[in-house]
Amino acid sequence: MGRPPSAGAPAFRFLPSEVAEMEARLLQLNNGIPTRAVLQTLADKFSASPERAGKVAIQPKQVWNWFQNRRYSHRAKTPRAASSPPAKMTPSGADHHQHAANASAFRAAQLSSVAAAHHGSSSTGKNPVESVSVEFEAKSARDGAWYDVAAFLSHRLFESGDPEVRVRFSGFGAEEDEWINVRKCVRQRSLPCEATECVAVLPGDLILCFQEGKDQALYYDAHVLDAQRRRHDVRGCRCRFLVRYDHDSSEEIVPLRKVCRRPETDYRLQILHAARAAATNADVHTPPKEVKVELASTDKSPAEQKPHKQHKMMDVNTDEVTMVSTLEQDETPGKTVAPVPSATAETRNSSSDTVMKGAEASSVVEDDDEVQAVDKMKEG
DNA sequence: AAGAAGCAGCTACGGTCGCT
DNA sequence: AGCGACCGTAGCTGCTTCTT
Repeated sequence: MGRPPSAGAPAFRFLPSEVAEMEARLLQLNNGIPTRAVLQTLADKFSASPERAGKVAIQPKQVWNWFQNRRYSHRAKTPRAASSPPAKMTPSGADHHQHAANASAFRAAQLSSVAAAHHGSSSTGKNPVESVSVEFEAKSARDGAWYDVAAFLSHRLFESGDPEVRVRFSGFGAEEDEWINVRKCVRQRSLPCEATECVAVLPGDLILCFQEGKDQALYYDAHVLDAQRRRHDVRGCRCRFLVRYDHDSSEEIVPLRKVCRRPETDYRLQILHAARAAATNADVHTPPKEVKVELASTDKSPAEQKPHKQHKMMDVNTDEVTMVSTLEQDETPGKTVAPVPSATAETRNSSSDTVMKGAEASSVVEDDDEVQAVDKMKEG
C-alpha cells in the first residue's frame, strides 16, 4: 500500500541540500543505512535548518525511507555485479561494496582459519613480497578504510620525507594499487577475534571494526566505548561492544565477530593464557569469568588487582590500557615501516595464531611479548 | 518518470525457560 | 553452569502503491 493521500498539504520533498548530505552519508556508509541515532540527528538537523523554518519537522522515519529507497534505486541501476567477477571495482564509488565484500570475504576466510593458519606457505621464502600477504593492512586514501595488503610492490620517499609504498590490496588487481604513506597508513594487520578473545577487547581500545550495510561493508578504525559482557554459549561469544567509528563519529553496538583487535593487545591474551595455565597447574578449575577479571585488573595498579565481580568489567578504567596500545602503535614508527621486506623481521609479531613468518621468529617474538607483559604487570 | 511511503516475508538477535 | 529450544522484536529486503 502506498502513502495515504495528503490532505491538501503539498507533497513532502527533501531539499537538494538535504539530498546532497544524505547522498554523502550513503556514500560514506558504502550504501548502508545509518544508525538510528544518525537518522535522528539528520532529521533534527534538517528540521532546524532555515529552509525548513515554519514547516513540519522531518521525522527520522522519513530519512530512513529516503535511505532505503535510494539504496534500492542504486542497486536497481547497477546490474548485479556480483555475478560478473571480472567487473571493475574500486575502493571508491559505486563498486565500493564489491571491494568491501572481497576484503571481508578474505578476512572472514582468515578468521575461519585462525586456528590452523600455519600452512607455511610464507615460510618458503620464495617471494618475500608475497610472504607479507596476511601481515599488514593499509588505509586506502580513496575511502579511508583499511584493507589487507597482498603485496608491497615498491617504495619511494615522498617530498615530505615520509616513505611511501605502492600497495597491492588483497583480492584486487593492479588498477587498485595505491601509493600509501608508510608511517600513517600502513600497519601490522589487525586480528579477527576468536570467541575466547573478547576479554582482550576493552573500553578505550583502538580496534578495526567492520562497518556494514547488508552486502557492503568496510573496515574502519574505531574506539571501544563500552563492553557489555555476556555469557558465552554454544554460539560463542555473545558480548556486545559499543564502538565509535573514527571516520564519521557514528556509534554502533557490534558483536565480537565485527571486531578486529590490534596486535598490541596480544599481551593481554598471554596474561590470560598464563593465568589459565597457572590455574590448571594448581589443579583448580578456574572459570573463564574469573580469569577475565584477573586480566582486566592487571591493567590497574596492584592495589586494585583483587577479584572483581563480572559486571565490574564495565567499570574498569582502561585509560592505561589505551595508552599502552596507542603508545606502542604511534610511538614506534619503525614498526609501521616494516612493510619494507627487510624490516619485517624487526616487526613485533605476536599474533602467533594467525600470522607467522616462521617458527623461530614467532617464538622469539612470543618470548619478547611475555617479557613485556610481565614487565607491564610488574610496572602495574 | 521520479520520489515518498507502506507492506510482507525473512533473518538475526536477545531474552527466557527447562533440562542435565 | 552449560546447553538447547522457543518466542518476541527489530531490522532488512524487495518490492508495490500512491502522488506529483
